[in-house]
Amino acid sequence: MSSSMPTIHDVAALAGVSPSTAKRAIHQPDKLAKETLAKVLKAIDALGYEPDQTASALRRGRNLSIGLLVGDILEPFFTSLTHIIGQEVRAKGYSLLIADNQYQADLELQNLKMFSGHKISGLIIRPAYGNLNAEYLKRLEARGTIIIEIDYTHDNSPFSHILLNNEQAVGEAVRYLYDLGHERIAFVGNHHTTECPEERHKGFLQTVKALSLPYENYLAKDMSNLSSVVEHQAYDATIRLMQLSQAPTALVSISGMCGVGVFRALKELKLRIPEDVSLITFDNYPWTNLVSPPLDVIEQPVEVMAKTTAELLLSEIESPTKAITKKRFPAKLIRRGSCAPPKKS
Amino acid sequence: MSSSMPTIHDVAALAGVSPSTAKRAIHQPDKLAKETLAKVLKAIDALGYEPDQTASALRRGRNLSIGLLVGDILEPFFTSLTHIIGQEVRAKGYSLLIADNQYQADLELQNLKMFSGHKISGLIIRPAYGNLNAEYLKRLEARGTIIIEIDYTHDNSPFSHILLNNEQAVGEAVRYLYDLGHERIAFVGNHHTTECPEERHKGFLQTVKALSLPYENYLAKDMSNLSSVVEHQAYDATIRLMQLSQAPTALVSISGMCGVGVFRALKELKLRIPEDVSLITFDNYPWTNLVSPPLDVIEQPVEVMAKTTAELLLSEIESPTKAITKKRFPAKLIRRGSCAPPKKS
DNA sequence: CCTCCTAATGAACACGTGTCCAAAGATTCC
DNA sequence: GGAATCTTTGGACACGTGTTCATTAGGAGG
Repeated sequence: MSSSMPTIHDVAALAGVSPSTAKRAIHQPDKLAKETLAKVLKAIDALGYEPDQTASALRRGRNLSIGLLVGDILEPFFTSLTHIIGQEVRAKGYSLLIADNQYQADLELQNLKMFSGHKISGLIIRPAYGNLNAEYLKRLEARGTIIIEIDYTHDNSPFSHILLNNEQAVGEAVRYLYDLGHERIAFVGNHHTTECPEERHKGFLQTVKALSLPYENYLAKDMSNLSSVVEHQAYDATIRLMQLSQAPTALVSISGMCGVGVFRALKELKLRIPEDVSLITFDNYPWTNLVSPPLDVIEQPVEVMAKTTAELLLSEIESPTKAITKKRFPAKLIRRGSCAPPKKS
Repeated sequence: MSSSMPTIHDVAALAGVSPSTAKRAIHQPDKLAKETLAKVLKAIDALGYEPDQTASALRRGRNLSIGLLVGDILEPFFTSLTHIIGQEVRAKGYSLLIADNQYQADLELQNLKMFSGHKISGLIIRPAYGNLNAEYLKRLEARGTIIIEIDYTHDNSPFSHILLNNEQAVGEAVRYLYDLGHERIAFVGNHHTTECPEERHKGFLQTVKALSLPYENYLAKDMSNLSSVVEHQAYDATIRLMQLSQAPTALVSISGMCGVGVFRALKELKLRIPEDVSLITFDNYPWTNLVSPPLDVIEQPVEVMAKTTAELLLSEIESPTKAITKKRFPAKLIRRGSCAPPKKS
């Protein structure tokens, strides 16, 4: 029932040339006599011939596709990344394999094995917490796969990465609130001290300590890193924080998804922003500008980061230098009115 | 520099058996003597052997991957779809190739060719407007690729599809507004009468005509189907509609992305919802519940639709029946307070 | 002991491409 | 005019797997 696709042999037969010559029409057209080239191209068009990527990949030793392993496709930051990276790599003839690791090493390993089996040319990965797959990734790289980390990295990672300047971003946000007069500033996001250091968390601690602000009670310690429930966790954490006798006067939300939960909680508690509590959140998502009041956000330069990542990957694939590139992009603090001086009590 | 991966030959050598026997440990373990099986499995584990999907795909004639071609990855509806479908197919050992067609046939064809070159086992596609790639899709199907359409279909399409009951959904929304007393109800979304019939548009026209409501001036005729700008177009269209001398008293927004533009426009015009104008939009996205007032929405059962699609695809891949399955899912109208009787003028 | 069947293993081939080498014809150079 | 070089084309092989066929050993039945 299932008919088969024309191969280069069919093209060659129709054009009256040898398979080798027909292949050259695709890979080295300038090596052919112009009338021969024309004949072959005509045959290709007539048959609707498309090169078989599975055979090509086998012979070449790698697939013309790149793997994108994000934390969570549902997080708009990663969605934008996927969108832009997809455009860039497709423009160069590569396909995009996608999966998410939910920030967990075991899921990550499963997907890495899948990608590896397909012999992807390059891998863009948001590493899971913990560093359990380091060896596997090194084997992958030793085999020739180009690897770039995004959004997160482990200490002493041997791979290139494109990251936000997370500590600067959080530090700036905290100082902004401090300058407005806040002293009880809470951090809503994954809390990891030892097993999985989070830069945003580190940046927060550094800054509050430098400013001699209290912080121990204002960390959302009850949050894990399971992305699918992070919005609910942020909601719960916010409810708890705001019911403290010495409740925080300002909240820093550590991701776009967290922000949704925080805002929902504040709304439910009927706390006014910024009169009762100030709020600033990561990621300039459209909704942050639609609610009342519009939210102050820490914007990541997603487009630039995505394009830089794709370009770096593709250039390294096509002419490997084996150089390690580590880049940091600055965040931009956008003020819209959700932060104000704390009310005098 | 680039070391190579162990093959089944390496496994066989280490285990002291022939390659054929080693392969059987993977495909037909019960055909092996139990001590032989143990030896091979041990060797597989020791070498970290993974089957080469590129060779497997070539020999088998198809790749263990499925292509997902959505309209626009940035539209949360498709993002959710991608998330769920990805989980389902990966659980069965398939990888997910992803791309979007921006609702345009030429981009669609490019991506279809890419997918086709990779010899995907199945294709889930949100078809572009126009029906220009019908032949190509038929060829793909004739070659053995299972095809399922989602979210949209052309008349007389020969493929299975999983769709929303669009006409019912829009009709219900319009009647809901009508029952509240609205007579000037506007439709904000792609407007296509002849070249690309849109069911939501058709549903709107049917209902307003049945109710003898005016509609000619209340169609956002200036909107095209380029997804990347749809939010701005919806914004512009809303501004224009609301400045009519006989402005609409209620707006129906046809997609989640449109909804953002519509809401932004109303906010900018300082029109109160629902006092000055009622609003209902497609897709129950989180932000619709965060703004003031929370928006009435037409919710699509994304999870169920995605799971159904994936299951149908996988079952058809593994045991083809060549049967055509066409399913419609009902939308759910969620009332939150953004629709109210029109003010008396 | 011989035959027949099953269980267990091995060998050979094809999938379609990319790459390397060979061959033949045309052209240049001294 | 002959040798050397370039241009153009063809042939052979390998990539690692899945499949099909062949081979050997062992057990059951008479």
